[in-house]
This record gives sequence, C-alpha cells and structure tokens, in this order.
Amino acid sequence: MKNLFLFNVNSIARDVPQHRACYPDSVCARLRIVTTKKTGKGAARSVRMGPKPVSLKELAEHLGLSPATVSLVINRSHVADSIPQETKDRIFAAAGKYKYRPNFFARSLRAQRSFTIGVIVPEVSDGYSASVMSGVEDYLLQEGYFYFVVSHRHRADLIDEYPRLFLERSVDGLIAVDTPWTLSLSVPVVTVSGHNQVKGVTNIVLDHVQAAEVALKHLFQLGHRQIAFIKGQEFSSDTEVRWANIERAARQLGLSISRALVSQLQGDSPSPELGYEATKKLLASHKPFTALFAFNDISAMGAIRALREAKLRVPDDVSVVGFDDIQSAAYQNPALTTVRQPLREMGRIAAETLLRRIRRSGSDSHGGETMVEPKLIIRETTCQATNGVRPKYRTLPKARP
Amino acid sequence: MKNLFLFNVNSIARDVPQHRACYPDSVCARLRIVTTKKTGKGAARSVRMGPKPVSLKELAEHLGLSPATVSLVINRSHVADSIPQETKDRIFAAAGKYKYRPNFFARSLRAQRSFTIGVIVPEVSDGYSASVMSGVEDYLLQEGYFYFVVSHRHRADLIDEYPRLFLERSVDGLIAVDTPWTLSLSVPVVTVSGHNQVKGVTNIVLDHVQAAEVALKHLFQLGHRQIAFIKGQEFSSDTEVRWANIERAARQLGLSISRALVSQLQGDSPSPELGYEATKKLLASHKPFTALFAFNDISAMGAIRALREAKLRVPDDVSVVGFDDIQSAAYQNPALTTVRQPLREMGRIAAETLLRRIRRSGSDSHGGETMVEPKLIIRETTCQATNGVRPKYRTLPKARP
DNA sequence: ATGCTCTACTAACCCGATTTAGTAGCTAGT
DNA sequence: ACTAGCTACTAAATCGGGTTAGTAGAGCAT
Repeated sequence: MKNLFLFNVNSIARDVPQHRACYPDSVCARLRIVTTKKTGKGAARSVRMGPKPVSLKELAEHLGLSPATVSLVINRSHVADSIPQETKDRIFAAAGKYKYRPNFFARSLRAQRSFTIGVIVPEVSDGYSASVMSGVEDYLLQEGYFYFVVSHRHRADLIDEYPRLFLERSVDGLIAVDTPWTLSLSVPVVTVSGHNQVKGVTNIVLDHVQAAEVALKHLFQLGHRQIAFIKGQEFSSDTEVRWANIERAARQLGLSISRALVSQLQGDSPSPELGYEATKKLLASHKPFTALFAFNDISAMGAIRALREAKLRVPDDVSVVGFDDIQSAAYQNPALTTVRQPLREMGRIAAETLLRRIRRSGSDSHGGETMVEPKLIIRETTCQATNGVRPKYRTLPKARP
Repeated sequence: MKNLFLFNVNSIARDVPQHRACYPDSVCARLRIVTTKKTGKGAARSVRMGPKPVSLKELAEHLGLSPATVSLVINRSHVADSIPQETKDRIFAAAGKYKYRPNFFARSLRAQRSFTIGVIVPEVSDGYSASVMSGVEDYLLQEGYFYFVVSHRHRADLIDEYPRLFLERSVDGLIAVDTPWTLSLSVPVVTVSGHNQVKGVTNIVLDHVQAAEVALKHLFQLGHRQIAFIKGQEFSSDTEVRWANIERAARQLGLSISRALVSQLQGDSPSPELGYEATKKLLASHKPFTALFAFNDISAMGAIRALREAKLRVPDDVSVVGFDDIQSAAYQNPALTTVRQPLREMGRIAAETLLRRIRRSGSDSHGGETMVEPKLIIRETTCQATNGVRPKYRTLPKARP
C-alpha cells in the first residue's frame, strides 16, 4: 500500500531536507495528518499561521536550555544520545506546542544545501514538458525537495541564462528536459531526452532502436509498404537519432524509404500547424502513400487535418502513427495510434537519478544514459492497408486512453 | 519594444530580488547579455561555474576594505553616498572580475524575503493549469522571482498541507489555481478561478455572465433551441457560477432548459471519459437535441466521441461548444468551438497582482475580484441547426489555432 | 587650543540554525 | 586522594550578507 504521508519519517535526519525528521512520531502525526473539516462555504478556517514563527533560540529560552541542546535533540544527532528521554520529551512537546519550524534559509545557509532543484523545459504549457514535470514532481515532493521551473522557449540566451540563475539560487541539481545541453556545472545535471556527451551529465533517453522498430513493424504487418515520414526540426535533440533508427528499422524490414515521402517540420514552437504544412508538402509530391509516421503527436494532428482536407480518410486511406503519447493523443477523434514515451516515468527516473547523485555527491561524476522502453499504443488511426480499395465504413471503437 | 533583459536594471535596489542591481551598467551588461557561441557538438563549454563562489568578506579583504563598505556600495545604499566614485569603481570592477554574487540564503535570511512564490494547481500536466502557469512564469521571471509548483490532485489533505510547506519555505506569496481555498495565511494569496470569500484573498475570475451569454447566443443564433448541457463536477469551484449564469442567459434568450438534457461530470481527474459518460446519459434519455454545451474542452472531446458512436455527426447533427480553450482544443478534428478563458493572461494578472500586494505589503489586505473577459472562439464544431434535415458533407475549413 | 563639520569609512551586531570542542558535576575504581 | 569516564549539557564559532551607530582624520573657524 502506498505511503499516505508525504515524507518518510524514518529517514536519517541528515538526509531529510526539511524539518521532517524533527519531531517524535506522535507530533509528526499531528502535524501531518490534517483533517479537513467542511466549514460553511466561504468561511475562512482560522488557521492563520501566525506572522511570527518561533525561533530555536526562543524555544530554548522558554525551556531553560541552550539552543544547541534543542537543535541537537530535534535533529536526532548522536551527540544528543546522552540526553535523558525526559528532556527530549519536553523539547518535542514544546516544539509541537509552539509549532516550531526551523527557518529554511538559516538551515540552507549553514548546510549549503537548498533541497531545491531546478527544472528547465522548452515550455511548461506543452504537454510533453508537463508530463515529464509531473513525474519529476511526484518523486521530488515525496523526498521533501521542491523545484523551480523555467521555460526557455528555445531561446539560446535563456538556455544559457537560466542555469546561471538556478545556481545563484543554490539549487542542488538540475533537470533539463528536451533541451540542448552543453554546460558543465558544479552541481549534478540530468537531462531527459537529450543526447549529450557532456561529462558528468546523466541522460534519460528512450530506446530509439526499439521505438522505430515497433512502429514500422506495426505498419509493415498491416501491409503498408509506401510509408511517408515527417522528421523533427533541426534543433530538436531527438530528430537525428530518431531518423537514423527509422532508416535502420526500414532496412531490416526490407522497406525502402522514398525521398519524396520524407518531409521535415519547420518552425520553432510546436504546433499542429507545422505538421499540417509538412504533410501538404508530402501530398504535393503526388507520390502515393498508405501510411504516415509523424515526428510527434502534435504534428500528427496537423497531418490528419491536411489528409482530410485532401479528402483522404484516416485511417481508411492513410494510417497515421504519432510519437510521444501526450495526453491529448487519446482525446483525438479518431484517437491517435502512437509510440508512447513513458514521459512521467522518465521524469520520475530523472528525479530519482538526480537525488541519488546529489546525495552521494563527490564520489560520482559518472554521466551515461538510462534507457526507457517505448510502447506502441494502438488506437484508431492505423488499420490494414487497402492499396486503393476503400474499405467500408468502420465504426470507431471506444477509445483506450 | 519589449525589454530583452530578464530583469530591470533601473529598479530601486531594495525591491530587486537578486543581485540584479548590484553592478554598474557595464558589468550588468557583461553578465546578462550572453552570447552563445556554437561549439563543436558535444563539446562542453568550459564555463564550469566554479564550485567556490567568492563571498563578500573575501572580496572586501581583497580590496582592503571592510565587508560593510562593499555591501553598502553594491546595494547602492544612501549611506554610501559619501564614498568617492573611484572606490566604488574599484569595488564594482572586482565584483565583476571575481563574479561576486551575494549568497541567496544569507540575503533572504536577513531580508526575511525569498523572492519566491508558491503556486498550487490541480495537476501540472493538465492543459488548464499549465496555461495559467505559463502566464505566471512570464511575469514572475521578468521580475526576478522564481516559483515552486505543486499539484494537489484534488486531495484535500494536500490542499491543506502544501500551503504549509510553502510557508516553511518562506514564500513571499501564493497563487492557487482552480483550487478550493479556505485558508487565511500570513502572506498574500491570489486565486485564479476560485470563487472564495476568504478575507484578503484576491480572486482572478472569468466574467461568467458574459461567458454564458456569448456561448448561448451563438447557439441560439445558429437556430439551436434544444440544447443539452454537461455540468462540472460537484467539487469544481466553477460549476455553480457557470451553471447559474447559463440558466440566466437561457432565460434572457427565452430558451427553456429541459431537465433531461442536463448531465453532470462524475469523477475526480479530468478526462474525456467523464464527458463521454455524461453524454451517454444524455443520449439515453432519447430526448433530441441539436447542440451540446460542455463544461470544459476535455469533456467536450469525450462528448464528441459519444455522439459519433451514436452515429451523430459533429457539427452537422449536433453542434458542440466547449469551455476553456485549452491548447488541444484547436488540435481537434474537427477543431473545437469553445469559450476561451484567457488562461495565460489570467496567470499573468495573478502574478502581477500578487507582486503588487507583496511589495506594498502591510498596507493592503483588500481581497476582491479581478474579472477577465471570455471570448468565443468559433471553430468547426458548431454550425446552423438543421432540425432533422441532414446537410450535405462539409469540407472542413482550415483550423484557426 | 578647542570646537565643528564633513568625508570615508568600519566595528559589531543581526538574521536562525548547526556543530565542534569543551565543561561542570557526578560516580567508580585503584 | 586522584584520575578516568560518564552524563548532560553549553559556549562560541560558523554560514554570508545587511545595517546601524559610530569613529578617525582632515579642514576650517574662532
């Protein structure tokens, strides 16, 4: 059963970021299990967290002890081993009563650690970044870390400036999502979906060999032999690998890729429009195709629009496969068949890896890659190739989100 | 022309969060205008921000001055007015040379301000929250603030716990997006799309009167008289107002709303599935309708699926109007007609309002509301009502994203 | 010689917690 | 009687920067 608590009570005090290990279990429980009572609508609960939190010194004074003692007890330091249980109890009781919470800045200042990490993404509001963030958040919060996010929006100056700002804020580490990475920093860095060779940077990447294979094999088995492709933008860190592996997989299957059936996304910010334009170009070549493999889901959506405009039905006339499986892929009508990147999981793994590196910092400088498996999600935009014979109208099956 | 710099050089030192006002313009420029040189692929730029940043004390020592002097000069304090320009120049030069950056924690510890705000949303990866965040980010970063995000996922305990954690981290203020809010905190709070009467909390809300009017009028003018509705979940802060205003607008237009044509979303996390189920119920009533107004875009997508399964064409047989205009609304085939909430703008306004309140903190405790205007985005899921006569096949027009 | 004003600084404390080195007081052992 | 060892603490330094009250020294006037 999953732990209901946000934080792990049993962590060693030293590695627990906040004041999470500060209290005996009884107090912890009181502090953390919050029962939300329904109060009359609009009636502010009068929690009103006081404007003057107690400090360690005040608490110590109140107890007739020195700040040192209180601090040692509260942090479960071994130096405090000799202090009798009775005193400890008194301290915890007072801490609970006065809702003592160590000042975060003072702590970080001393510890030289912020228990905060920086996340840089192309744009928080695109589904791709957001899904990864969701996974990152999951793990980080559970471990008591918080994170800053920034969107670089593909501006080279920001890609350079933001890490700098992060460092000023003393983040303990960085996660870069789908961002070209060339910096070597003084804190651990993990990239998601980058293909960087920067020393000491760990990459979380998809197994692109498998991704290409699984998608092409699916189309191949459905009888598709004339397959069109939309490549990613030049700047995207994935474009190259993805394409190389598609060529590889095609060779293995004995499929030949026609030049005329390869198009490329043009333009900075992701939008179906780019896929729409790319598909227009494909159609303009007048070379027939029965399937289309798009660089990502967003462009696949635009592609479908272009195909419909050309009076081609999807999937009856042209099957379409996307890439990523962003949330709205399942929401499409027809729902998009796509190669799923386990984005949330990738975010989670990134956070996990980063914290591991932060915790045993110093000893490791190993970069390297962690691969995750893609998964073909077959929905409604692919079907048997018809080779010109139009199949009869198919009722759309229920979506499998 | 928009300021290229992230931060405003001319702010008064006191209100500038980071070390932004710390340098004479020449140094500022050097620090901020970053020219990104293309280096060989994979070659780490050796910026390697050193692991030991200089401290104020070291800098002072190096200059043969006291830390106090350096601090005063760097912060452009009036106490430093009498210090000769020559000394000041020396200080700035050294600061630039050794890349001195004040330690963030030390500063915050002293100033009791973190230049960080907390944002709480239902889920970072849903399009609604993400769009608002994007606007929040825009403004905050420009002002040198950073932000923490957390997703409460509609868990009451987290909605209660996270603000607490934020306060421990000494955030200067909070933004709550689409989150039921009952707490009264010691820092300014701004909610987006909440309808709370908590004292001292500012709400950024949509003009729901207009929203309902504009949507219903549109359908009315297209000749729709039998309109079905999908209401939001019980817990959603918008459900009630939205529905009240729909009834109001209907009355004004002389439209009667049939009980059988009102359905409600059931279920926690937003997904088209909920809209699908709600629509199934509507269809089960066997009461005919020519248009459907959904609670949000996500549910509209599910509704469209349900309609198609029932062999009803959208928009030919049934027009559908969504709400929100999340990104993927424009990506749908057919693209969704919807009432746009200017989410990004709302985020921006929220951030602006919050910072204003933080800056003149103390003097204001005014809650209140700021209204923003909805806008009807007519795309492809609405058309003239046919009253049983099926119109001929329409070519889908090009999307207007 | 004394007082006054001004310039150009600085000493010293503050923010709040952590941590090391140490101490006072007691008991036990030889 | 003296030391060793233990218990139960604490003093004081430290992290890095902000701030207030104040001072040394020069210049000038009386």
